Amino acid sequence: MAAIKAKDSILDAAERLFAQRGYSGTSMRIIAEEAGVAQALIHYHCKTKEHLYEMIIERRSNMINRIRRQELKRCFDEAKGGIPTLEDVLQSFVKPAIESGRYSWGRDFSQILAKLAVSDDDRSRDLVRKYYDPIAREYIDAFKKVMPDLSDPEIYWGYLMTTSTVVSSMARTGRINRLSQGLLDDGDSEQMIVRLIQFAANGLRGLSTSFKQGETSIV
Amino acid sequence: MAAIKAKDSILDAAERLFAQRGYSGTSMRIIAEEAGVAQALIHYHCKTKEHLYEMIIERRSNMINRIRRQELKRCFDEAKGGIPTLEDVLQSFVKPAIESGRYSWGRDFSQILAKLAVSDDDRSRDLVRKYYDPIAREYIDAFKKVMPDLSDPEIYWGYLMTTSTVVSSMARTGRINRLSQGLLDDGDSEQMIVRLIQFAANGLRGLSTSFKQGETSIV
DNA sequence: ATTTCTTGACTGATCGATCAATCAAGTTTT
DNA sequence: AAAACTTGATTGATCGATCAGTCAAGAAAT
Repeated sequence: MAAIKAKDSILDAAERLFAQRGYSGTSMRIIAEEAGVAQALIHYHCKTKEHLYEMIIERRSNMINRIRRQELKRCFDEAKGGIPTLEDVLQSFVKPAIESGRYSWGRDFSQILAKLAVSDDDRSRDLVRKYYDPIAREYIDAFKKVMPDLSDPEIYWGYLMTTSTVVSSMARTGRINRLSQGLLDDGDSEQMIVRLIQFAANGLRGLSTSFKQGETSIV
Repeated sequence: MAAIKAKDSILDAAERLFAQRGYSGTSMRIIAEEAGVAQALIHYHCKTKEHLYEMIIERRSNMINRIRRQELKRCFDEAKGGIPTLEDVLQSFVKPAIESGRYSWGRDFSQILAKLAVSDDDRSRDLVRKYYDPIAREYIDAFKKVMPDLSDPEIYWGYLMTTSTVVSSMARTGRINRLSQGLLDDGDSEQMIVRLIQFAANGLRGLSTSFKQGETSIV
Protein backbone atom coordinates (compact mmCIF):
# COMPACT_ATOMS: atom_id res chain seq x y z
CA MET A 1 0.00 0.00 0.00
CA ALA A 2 1.21 3.43 -0.91
CA ALA A 3 2.27 5.70 1.93
CA ILE A 4 0.21 8.86 2.34
CA LYS A 5 2.01 11.70 0.63
CA ALA A 6 3.09 14.51 2.92
CA LYS A 7 1.18 17.03 0.84
CA ASP A 8 -2.08 15.16 1.34
CA SER A 9 -1.59 14.84 5.06
CA ILE A 10 -0.97 18.58 5.21
CA LEU A 11 -4.21 19.32 3.36
CA ASP A 12 -6.15 16.86 5.52
CA ALA A 13 -4.81 18.25 8.78
CA ALA A 14 -5.39 21.83 7.63
CA GLU A 15 -8.97 21.06 6.61
CA ARG A 16 -9.72 19.56 9.99
CA LEU A 17 -8.12 22.43 11.89
CA PHE A 18 -9.55 25.26 9.78
CA ALA A 19 -12.98 23.69 10.34
CA GLN A 20 -12.56 23.60 14.11
CA ARG A 21 -10.73 26.88 14.70
CA GLY A 22 -11.32 29.03 11.65
CA TYR A 23 -8.70 30.62 9.42
CA SER A 24 -7.05 33.01 11.86
CA GLY A 25 -7.44 30.62 14.76
CA THR A 26 -5.34 27.99 13.04
CA SER A 27 -1.55 28.33 13.05
CA MET A 28 0.83 26.88 10.50
CA ARG A 29 2.70 25.44 13.44
CA ILE A 30 -0.16 23.25 14.63
CA ILE A 31 -1.04 22.18 11.10
CA ALA A 32 2.52 20.92 10.69
CA GLU A 33 2.34 19.21 14.04
CA GLU A 34 -0.93 17.44 13.19
CA ALA A 35 0.33 16.48 9.75
CA GLY A 36 3.55 15.17 11.23
CA VAL A 37 5.85 17.30 9.08
CA ALA A 38 8.11 20.29 9.53
CA GLN A 39 6.47 23.66 9.37
CA ALA A 40 8.67 24.73 6.50
CA LEU A 41 7.32 21.89 4.38
CA ILE A 42 3.89 23.49 4.32
CA HIS A 43 5.39 26.62 2.80
CA TYR A 44 7.30 24.47 0.36
CA HIS A 45 4.16 22.73 -0.91
CA CYS A 46 1.50 25.35 -0.35
CA LYS A 47 3.40 28.65 -0.53
CA THR A 48 1.42 30.76 1.99
CA LYS A 49 -1.29 30.18 4.57
CA GLU A 50 -3.77 31.95 2.32
CA HIS A 51 -2.95 29.72 -0.63
CA LEU A 52 -3.21 26.61 1.53
CA TYR A 53 -6.71 27.74 2.45
CA GLU A 54 -7.63 28.16 -1.19
CA MET A 55 -6.26 24.71 -2.04
CA ILE A 56 -8.65 23.22 0.50
CA ILE A 57 -11.66 25.07 -0.90
CA GLU A 58 -10.65 24.15 -4.42
CA ARG A 59 -10.27 20.45 -3.70
CA ARG A 60 -13.69 19.89 -2.15
CA SER A 61 -15.75 22.40 -4.14
CA ASN A 62 -14.56 20.71 -7.32
CA MET A 63 -15.50 17.29 -5.96
CA ILE A 64 -19.02 18.30 -4.96
CA ASN A 65 -19.84 20.60 -7.85
CA ARG A 66 -18.67 18.02 -10.39
CA ILE A 67 -21.29 15.61 -9.04
CA ARG A 68 -23.90 18.36 -8.98
CA ARG A 69 -23.31 19.17 -12.66
CA GLN A 70 -23.50 15.52 -13.58
CA GLU A 71 -26.75 14.97 -11.67
CA LEU A 72 -28.28 18.20 -12.93
CA LYS A 73 -27.54 17.18 -16.52
CA ARG A 74 -28.91 13.72 -15.85
CA CYS A 75 -32.24 14.94 -14.50
CA PHE A 76 -32.71 17.20 -17.53
CA ASP A 77 -31.74 14.37 -19.91
CA GLU A 78 -34.09 11.88 -18.30
CA ALA A 79 -37.05 14.23 -17.94
CA LYS A 80 -39.91 13.56 -20.30
CA GLY A 81 -40.71 16.80 -22.09
CA GLY A 82 -37.18 17.99 -21.28
CA ILE A 83 -38.24 19.72 -18.06
CA PRO A 84 -37.62 17.88 -14.78
CA THR A 85 -39.50 18.60 -11.57
CA LEU A 86 -38.26 21.27 -9.18
CA GLU A 87 -37.70 18.51 -6.63
CA ASP A 88 -35.36 16.67 -8.98
CA VAL A 89 -33.30 19.79 -9.63
CA LEU A 90 -33.12 20.50 -5.91
CA GLN A 91 -32.06 16.94 -5.21
CA SER A 92 -29.10 17.26 -7.58
CA PHE A 93 -28.09 20.35 -5.63
CA VAL A 94 -28.73 19.19 -2.09
CA LYS A 95 -27.80 15.53 -2.12
CA PRO A 96 -24.10 15.74 -3.08
CA ALA A 97 -23.52 18.41 -0.44
CA ILE A 98 -25.35 16.72 2.42
CA GLU A 99 -24.02 13.26 1.62
CA SER A 100 -20.43 14.46 1.85
CA GLY A 101 -21.23 14.68 5.56
CA ARG A 102 -21.05 10.89 5.74
CA TYR A 103 -17.28 11.35 5.75
CA SER A 104 -15.39 13.30 8.36
CA TRP A 105 -13.83 15.45 5.67
CA GLY A 106 -17.33 16.37 4.55
CA ARG A 107 -18.33 17.58 7.99
CA ASP A 108 -15.07 19.50 8.30
CA PHE A 109 -15.40 21.11 4.91
CA SER A 110 -19.04 22.01 5.57
CA GLN A 111 -17.91 24.02 8.57
CA ILE A 112 -15.41 25.88 6.44
CA LEU A 113 -17.93 26.47 3.67
CA ALA A 114 -20.66 27.68 6.01
CA LYS A 115 -18.39 30.36 7.48
CA LEU A 116 -17.12 31.26 4.01
CA ALA A 117 -20.65 31.76 2.71
CA VAL A 118 -21.59 34.38 5.29
CA SER A 119 -18.28 36.28 5.41
CA ASP A 120 -17.72 39.42 3.42
CA ASP A 121 -14.01 40.04 3.79
CA ASP A 122 -12.00 40.14 0.57
CA ARG A 123 -10.56 36.64 0.91
CA SER A 124 -13.94 34.99 1.44
CA ARG A 125 -15.66 36.98 -1.28
CA ASP A 126 -12.97 36.12 -3.83
CA LEU A 127 -13.16 32.42 -3.01
CA VAL A 128 -16.96 32.31 -3.26
CA ARG A 129 -16.85 34.15 -6.56
CA LYS A 130 -14.19 31.85 -7.98
CA TYR A 131 -15.48 28.46 -6.77
CA TYR A 132 -19.23 28.94 -6.26
CA ASP A 133 -20.56 31.70 -8.51
CA PRO A 134 -20.27 29.55 -11.68
CA ILE A 135 -22.37 26.69 -10.26
CA ALA A 136 -24.81 29.27 -8.87
CA ARG A 137 -25.41 30.66 -12.37
CA GLU A 138 -26.04 27.17 -13.72
CA TYR A 139 -28.68 26.49 -11.06
CA ILE A 140 -30.28 29.89 -11.55
CA ASP A 141 -30.71 28.96 -15.21
CA ALA A 142 -32.15 25.59 -14.25
CA PHE A 143 -34.55 27.26 -11.79
CA LYS A 144 -35.80 29.53 -14.56
CA LYS A 145 -36.55 26.50 -16.72
CA VAL A 146 -38.44 24.53 -14.08
CA MET A 147 -40.23 27.57 -12.65
CA PRO A 148 -41.13 29.67 -15.72
CA ASP A 149 -43.76 31.56 -13.68
CA LEU A 150 -41.17 33.20 -11.45
CA SER A 151 -39.71 36.61 -12.26
CA ASP A 152 -35.96 37.21 -12.22
CA PRO A 153 -35.97 38.79 -8.75
CA GLU A 154 -37.98 35.86 -7.42
CA ILE A 155 -35.49 33.42 -8.97
CA TYR A 156 -32.42 35.21 -7.56
CA TRP A 157 -33.86 35.61 -4.08
CA GLY A 158 -35.13 32.06 -4.21
CA TYR A 159 -31.77 30.63 -5.17
CA LEU A 160 -29.94 32.54 -2.46
CA MET A 161 -32.38 31.63 0.28
CA THR A 162 -32.17 28.01 -0.84
CA THR A 163 -28.36 27.89 -0.70
CA SER A 164 -28.41 29.66 2.64
CA THR A 165 -30.62 26.94 4.08
CA VAL A 166 -28.62 24.10 2.58
CA VAL A 167 -25.20 25.43 3.54
CA SER A 168 -26.25 26.28 7.09
CA SER A 169 -27.76 22.83 7.52
CA MET A 170 -24.58 21.22 6.25
CA ALA A 171 -22.72 22.80 9.14
CA ARG A 172 -24.34 20.35 11.58
CA THR A 173 -23.92 22.22 14.85
CA GLY A 174 -26.04 19.71 16.76
CA ARG A 175 -28.52 22.41 17.67
CA ILE A 176 -31.56 20.42 16.52
CA ASN A 177 -30.42 17.56 18.73
CA ARG A 178 -30.27 19.90 21.68
CA LEU A 179 -33.54 21.75 21.05
CA SER A 180 -35.47 18.54 20.36
CA GLN A 181 -33.82 16.89 23.37
CA GLY A 182 -32.46 14.03 21.34
CA LEU A 183 -35.60 13.40 19.31
CA LEU A 184 -33.86 14.54 16.14
CA ASP A 185 -30.29 14.32 14.85
CA ASP A 186 -28.62 16.57 12.31
CA GLY A 187 -26.28 13.70 11.53
CA ASP A 188 -29.20 11.97 9.79
CA SER A 189 -28.39 12.78 6.17
CA GLU A 190 -31.41 11.07 4.62
CA GLN A 191 -33.86 13.00 6.73
CA MET A 192 -31.99 16.25 6.20
CA ILE A 193 -32.07 15.83 2.43
CA VAL A 194 -35.82 15.15 2.40
CA ARG A 195 -36.62 18.10 4.68
CA LEU A 196 -34.42 20.50 2.76
CA ILE A 197 -35.92 19.60 -0.60
CA GLN A 198 -39.44 19.85 0.76
CA PHE A 199 -38.84 23.18 2.48
CA ALA A 200 -37.01 24.75 -0.43
CA ALA A 201 -39.38 23.46 -3.11
CA ASN A 202 -42.45 24.88 -1.40
CA GLY A 203 -40.65 28.03 -0.38
CA LEU A 204 -39.59 28.62 -3.97
CA ARG A 205 -43.02 27.94 -5.46
CA GLY A 206 -44.52 30.25 -2.87
CA LEU A 207 -42.44 33.15 -4.19
CA SER A 208 -44.55 33.35 -7.32
CA THR A 209 -46.75 36.42 -7.34
CA SER A 210 -49.51 34.28 -8.81
CA PHE A 211 -49.21 31.80 -5.97
CA LYS A 212 -52.11 31.82 -3.56
CA GLN A 213 -50.54 33.05 -0.37
CA GLY A 214 -51.45 33.94 3.17
CA GLU A 215 -52.04 37.54 4.13
CA THR A 216 -48.66 39.12 4.70
CA SER A 217 -49.06 42.43 6.46
CA ILE A 218 -47.41 45.48 5.03
CA VAL A 219 -43.92 45.86 6.44
CA MET B 1 -24.08 66.46 24.98
CA ALA B 2 -22.71 63.56 26.91
CA ALA B 3 -19.29 62.32 25.90
CA ILE B 4 -19.20 58.75 24.66
CA LYS B 5 -18.09 56.55 27.51
CA ALA B 6 -14.85 54.68 26.93
CA LYS B 7 -16.58 51.39 27.61
CA ASP B 8 -19.10 52.01 24.83
CA SER B 9 -16.45 52.99 22.33
CA ILE B 10 -14.60 49.78 23.16
CA LEU B 11 -17.70 47.68 22.55
CA ASP B 12 -18.48 49.55 19.34
CA ALA B 13 -14.97 49.19 17.96
CA ALA B 14 -14.81 45.53 18.94
CA GLU B 15 -18.15 44.82 17.29
CA ARG B 16 -17.00 46.40 14.05
CA LEU B 17 -13.67 44.58 14.07
CA PHE B 18 -14.99 41.17 15.12
CA ALA B 19 -17.49 41.45 12.27
CA GLN B 20 -14.81 42.22 9.71
CA ARG B 21 -12.03 39.92 10.90
CA GLY B 22 -13.63 37.31 13.12
CA TYR B 23 -12.74 36.48 16.71
CA SER B 24 -9.20 35.18 16.28
CA GLY B 25 -8.43 37.64 13.52
CA THR B 26 -9.08 40.61 15.79
CA SER B 27 -6.41 41.68 18.29
CA MET B 28 -6.97 43.54 21.52
CA ARG B 29 -4.34 45.97 20.33
CA ILE B 30 -6.29 47.07 17.27
CA ILE B 31 -9.54 47.26 19.21
CA ALA B 32 -7.86 49.65 21.63
CA GLU B 33 -6.43 51.63 18.75
CA GLU B 34 -9.82 51.94 17.01
CA ALA B 35 -11.56 52.80 20.27
CA GLY B 36 -8.93 55.42 21.04
CA VAL B 37 -8.02 54.01 24.45
CA ALA B 38 -5.13 52.15 26.01
CA GLN B 39 -5.11 48.40 25.58
CA ALA B 40 -5.10 47.85 29.33
CA LEU B 41 -8.41 49.69 29.62
CA ILE B 42 -10.17 46.94 27.69
CA HIS B 43 -9.05 44.41 30.25
CA TYR B 44 -10.18 46.74 33.02
CA HIS B 45 -13.72 47.03 31.63
CA CYS B 46 -14.12 43.69 29.87
CA LYS B 47 -11.78 41.35 31.68
CA THR B 48 -10.71 39.01 28.83
CA LYS B 49 -11.07 38.89 25.08
CA GLU B 50 -13.55 36.06 25.40
CA HIS B 51 -15.70 38.00 27.83
CA LEU B 52 -15.58 41.06 25.61
CA TYR B 53 -16.93 38.90 22.80
CA GLU B 54 -19.77 37.68 24.98
CA MET B 55 -20.63 41.24 26.04
CA ILE B 56 -21.12 42.10 22.38
CA ILE B 57 -23.38 39.12 21.75
CA GLU B 58 -25.31 39.85 24.91
CA ARG B 59 -25.88 43.52 24.11
CA ARG B 60 -27.40 43.02 20.66
CA SER B 61 -29.19 39.72 21.18
CA ASN B 62 -31.03 41.28 24.10
CA MET B 63 -31.99 44.30 21.99
CA ILE B 64 -33.37 42.24 19.13
CA ASN B 65 -34.97 39.43 21.10
CA ARG B 66 -36.72 41.90 23.40
CA ILE B 67 -38.48 43.39 20.36
CA ARG B 68 -39.25 39.91 19.04
CA ARG B 69 -40.93 38.89 22.28
CA GLN B 70 -42.93 42.07 22.36
CA GLU B 71 -44.08 41.70 18.75
CA LEU B 72 -44.80 38.00 19.15
CA LYS B 73 -46.96 38.72 22.18
CA ARG B 74 -48.67 41.52 20.32
CA CYS B 75 -49.64 39.38 17.34
CA PHE B 76 -51.11 36.73 19.62
CA ASP B 77 -52.98 39.37 21.65
CA GLU B 78 -54.41 41.07 18.59
CA ALA B 79 -55.35 37.89 16.73
CA LYS B 80 -59.05 37.18 16.60
CA GLY B 81 -59.59 33.68 17.89
CA GLY B 82 -56.26 33.90 19.69
CA ILE B 83 -54.30 32.38 16.82
CA PRO B 84 -52.41 34.72 14.50
CA THR B 85 -51.37 33.84 10.96
CA LEU B 86 -48.04 32.13 10.33
CA GLU B 87 -46.99 35.22 8.40
CA ASP B 88 -47.59 37.43 11.42
CA VAL B 89 -45.50 35.19 13.66
CA LEU B 90 -42.73 35.10 11.08
CA GLN B 91 -42.81 38.84 10.76
CA SER B 92 -42.24 39.29 14.47
CA PHE B 93 -39.20 37.05 14.10
CA VAL B 94 -37.75 38.38 10.85
CA LYS B 95 -38.44 42.10 10.98
CA PRO B 96 -36.48 43.06 14.11
CA ALA B 97 -33.44 41.16 12.86
CA ILE B 98 -33.43 42.47 9.30
CA GLU B 99 -34.29 46.03 10.27
CA SER B 100 -31.28 46.23 12.57
CA GLY B 101 -29.35 46.25 9.28
CA ARG B 102 -30.45 49.84 8.75
CA TYR B 103 -27.73 50.75 11.24
CA SER B 104 -24.07 49.96 10.75
CA TRP B 105 -23.99 48.14 14.09
CA GLY B 106 -26.77 45.92 12.80
CA ARG B 107 -24.80 44.90 9.74
CA ASP B 108 -21.71 44.32 11.87
CA PHE B 109 -23.55 42.26 14.43
CA SER B 110 -25.26 40.22 11.72
CA GLN B 111 -21.85 39.17 10.45
CA ILE B 112 -20.87 38.04 13.93
CA LEU B 113 -24.15 36.23 14.48
CA ALA B 114 -24.06 34.46 11.12
CA LYS B 115 -20.63 32.99 11.84
CA LEU B 116 -21.70 32.14 15.39
CA ALA B 117 -24.75 30.24 14.17
CA VAL B 118 -22.78 27.85 11.97
CA SER B 119 -19.80 27.28 14.26
CA ASP B 120 -19.56 24.29 16.54
CA ASP B 121 -16.62 25.08 18.76
CA ASP B 122 -17.30 25.28 22.49
CA ARG B 123 -17.34 29.05 22.68
CA SER B 124 -19.88 29.46 19.88
CA ARG B 125 -22.09 26.64 21.08
CA ASP B 126 -22.22 28.04 24.61
CA LEU B 127 -23.14 31.51 23.38
CA VAL B 128 -25.90 30.24 21.11
CA ARG B 129 -27.31 28.12 23.91
CA LYS B 130 -27.22 31.00 26.36
CA TYR B 131 -28.53 33.82 24.18
CA TYR B 132 -30.57 32.15 21.44
CA ASP B 133 -31.95 28.82 22.65
CA PRO B 134 -34.55 30.48 24.93
CA ILE B 135 -36.07 32.56 22.12
CA ALA B 136 -35.91 29.51 19.87
CA ARG B 137 -38.08 27.54 22.28
CA GLU B 138 -40.60 30.37 22.42
CA TYR B 139 -40.92 30.43 18.64
CA ILE B 140 -41.13 26.65 18.43
CA ASP B 141 -44.10 26.86 20.78
CA ALA B 142 -45.64 29.59 18.67
CA PHE B 143 -45.10 27.56 15.51
CA LYS B 144 -46.92 24.64 17.08
CA LYS B 145 -49.89 26.87 17.82
CA VAL B 146 -50.18 28.40 14.36
CA MET B 147 -49.41 25.13 12.53
CA PRO B 148 -51.24 22.47 14.53
CA ASP B 149 -51.06 20.07 11.56
CA LEU B 150 -47.27 19.76 11.78
CA SER B 151 -45.61 17.01 13.79
CA ASP B 152 -42.83 17.79 16.26
CA PRO B 153 -40.03 16.79 13.85
CA GLU B 154 -41.56 18.99 11.18
CA ILE B 155 -41.76 21.90 13.62
CA TYR B 156 -38.13 21.53 14.76
CA TRP B 157 -36.70 21.11 11.28
CA GLY B 158 -38.90 23.93 10.09
CA TYR B 159 -37.76 26.32 12.77
CA LEU B 160 -34.10 25.56 12.18
CA MET B 161 -34.30 25.92 8.42
CA THR B 162 -36.16 29.19 8.90
CA THR B 163 -33.54 30.65 11.23
CA SER B 164 -30.79 29.46 8.91
CA THR B 165 -32.31 31.38 6.05
CA VAL B 166 -32.92 34.51 8.08
CA VAL B 167 -29.52 34.61 9.75
CA SER B 168 -27.63 33.95 6.50
CA SER B 169 -29.60 36.66 4.74
CA MET B 170 -28.83 39.12 7.54
CA ALA B 171 -25.15 38.70 6.77
CA ARG B 172 -25.52 40.72 3.56
CA THR B 173 -22.48 39.59 1.62
CA GLY B 174 -23.58 41.40 -1.53
CA ARG B 175 -23.73 38.15 -3.44
CA ILE B 176 -27.23 38.76 -4.80
CA ASN B 177 -26.05 42.12 -6.10
CA ARG B 178 -23.20 40.40 -7.93
CA LEU B 179 -25.18 37.45 -9.30
CA SER B 180 -28.05 39.64 -10.46
CA GLN B 181 -25.60 42.17 -11.87
CA GLY B 182 -26.99 45.03 -9.86
CA LEU B 183 -30.65 44.22 -10.44
CA LEU B 184 -31.10 43.35 -6.78
CA ASP B 185 -29.60 44.64 -3.55
CA ASP B 186 -29.30 42.81 -0.26
CA GLY B 187 -29.23 46.20 1.43
CA ASP B 188 -32.95 46.52 0.63
CA SER B 189 -34.43 45.55 3.99
CA GLU B 190 -38.10 45.87 2.98
CA GLN B 191 -37.71 43.50 0.07
CA MET B 192 -35.65 41.08 2.13
CA ILE B 193 -38.29 40.93 4.86
CA VAL B 194 -41.08 40.24 2.37
CA ARG B 195 -39.13 37.53 0.54
CA LEU B 196 -38.02 35.82 3.72
CA ILE B 197 -41.52 35.67 5.17
CA GLN B 198 -42.95 34.40 1.90
CA PHE B 199 -40.25 31.75 1.43
CA ALA B 200 -40.33 30.53 5.03
CA ALA B 201 -44.11 30.53 5.35
CA ASN B 202 -44.61 28.37 2.27
CA GLY B 203 -41.61 26.22 3.08
CA LEU B 204 -42.99 25.57 6.55
CA ARG B 205 -46.51 24.80 5.38
CA GLY B 206 -45.04 22.48 2.78
CA LEU B 207 -43.47 20.35 5.49
CA SER B 208 -46.85 19.01 6.52
CA THR B 209 -47.28 15.39 5.53
CA SER B 210 -50.86 16.20 4.59
CA PHE B 211 -49.71 19.01 2.33
CA LYS B 212 -50.19 18.34 -1.36
CA GLN B 213 -46.63 18.19 -2.61
CA GLY B 214 -44.67 17.53 -5.76
CA GLU B 215 -43.22 14.11 -6.39
CA THR B 216 -40.00 13.91 -4.41
CA SER B 217 -37.97 10.93 -5.52
CA ILE B 218 -36.68 8.50 -2.97
CA VAL B 219 -33.30 9.63 -1.73
C1' DA C 1 30.62 0.97 -13.71
C1' DT C 2 31.75 4.73 -11.32
C1' DT C 3 31.74 9.52 -10.69
C1' DT C 4 29.44 14.01 -11.27
C1' DC C 5 25.48 16.84 -11.64
C1' DT C 6 20.61 18.08 -10.90
C1' DT C 7 16.30 17.99 -8.75
C1' DG C 8 12.37 17.51 -5.52
C1' DA C 9 11.32 16.67 -0.81
C1' DC C 10 12.18 17.87 3.66
C1' DT C 11 14.27 19.76 8.14
C1' DG C 12 15.88 22.64 12.35
C1' DA C 13 16.83 27.08 13.53
C1' DT C 14 15.59 31.52 13.58
C1' DC C 15 13.76 36.11 11.99
C1' DG C 16 10.96 40.36 13.40
C1' DA C 17 6.29 41.11 14.41
C1' DT C 18 2.39 40.50 17.04
C1' DC C 19 -0.39 38.19 20.56
C1' DA C 20 -3.36 38.52 25.27
C1' DA C 21 -2.56 39.82 29.60
C1' DT C 22 -0.53 42.16 33.73
C1' DC C 23 1.52 45.67 36.53
C1' DA C 24 2.48 49.90 39.14
C1' DA C 25 1.51 54.50 38.83
C1' DG C 26 -1.14 58.48 37.71
C1' DT C 27 -5.68 61.05 36.88
C1' DT C 28 -10.48 61.97 37.42
C1' DT C 29 -14.84 61.51 39.74
C1' DT C 30 -17.64 61.07 43.80
C1' DA D 1 -10.02 60.58 51.09
C1' DA D 2 -11.91 56.92 48.69
C1' DA D 3 -13.39 54.81 44.55
C1' DA D 4 -13.42 54.49 39.73
C1' DC D 5 -10.99 55.15 35.69
C1' DT D 6 -6.98 55.37 32.51
C1' DT D 7 -2.24 55.00 31.13
C1' DG D 8 2.65 53.41 29.38
C1' DA D 9 5.63 49.85 29.86
C1' DT D 10 6.45 45.21 29.81
C1' DT D 11 5.71 40.16 30.24
C1' DG D 12 6.40 35.38 27.94
C1' DA D 13 4.23 33.11 24.30
C1' DT D 14 3.11 32.54 19.70
C1' DC D 15 2.57 34.17 14.94
C1' DG D 16 3.78 33.49 9.53
C1' DA D 17 7.59 33.26 6.97
C1' DT D 18 12.41 32.50 5.50
C1' DC D 19 16.89 30.61 5.53
C1' DA D 20 20.81 27.44 4.61
C1' DG D 21 21.43 22.84 4.50
C1' DT D 22 20.41 17.56 4.40
C1' DC D 23 18.98 13.56 2.01
C1' DA D 24 17.63 10.14 -1.51
C1' DA D 25 17.02 9.28 -6.26
C1' DG D 26 17.54 9.74 -10.99
C1' DA D 27 20.13 11.58 -15.21
C1' DA D 28 24.34 12.60 -17.51
C1' DA D 29 29.10 12.30 -18.17
C1' DT D 30 33.34 9.86 -17.68
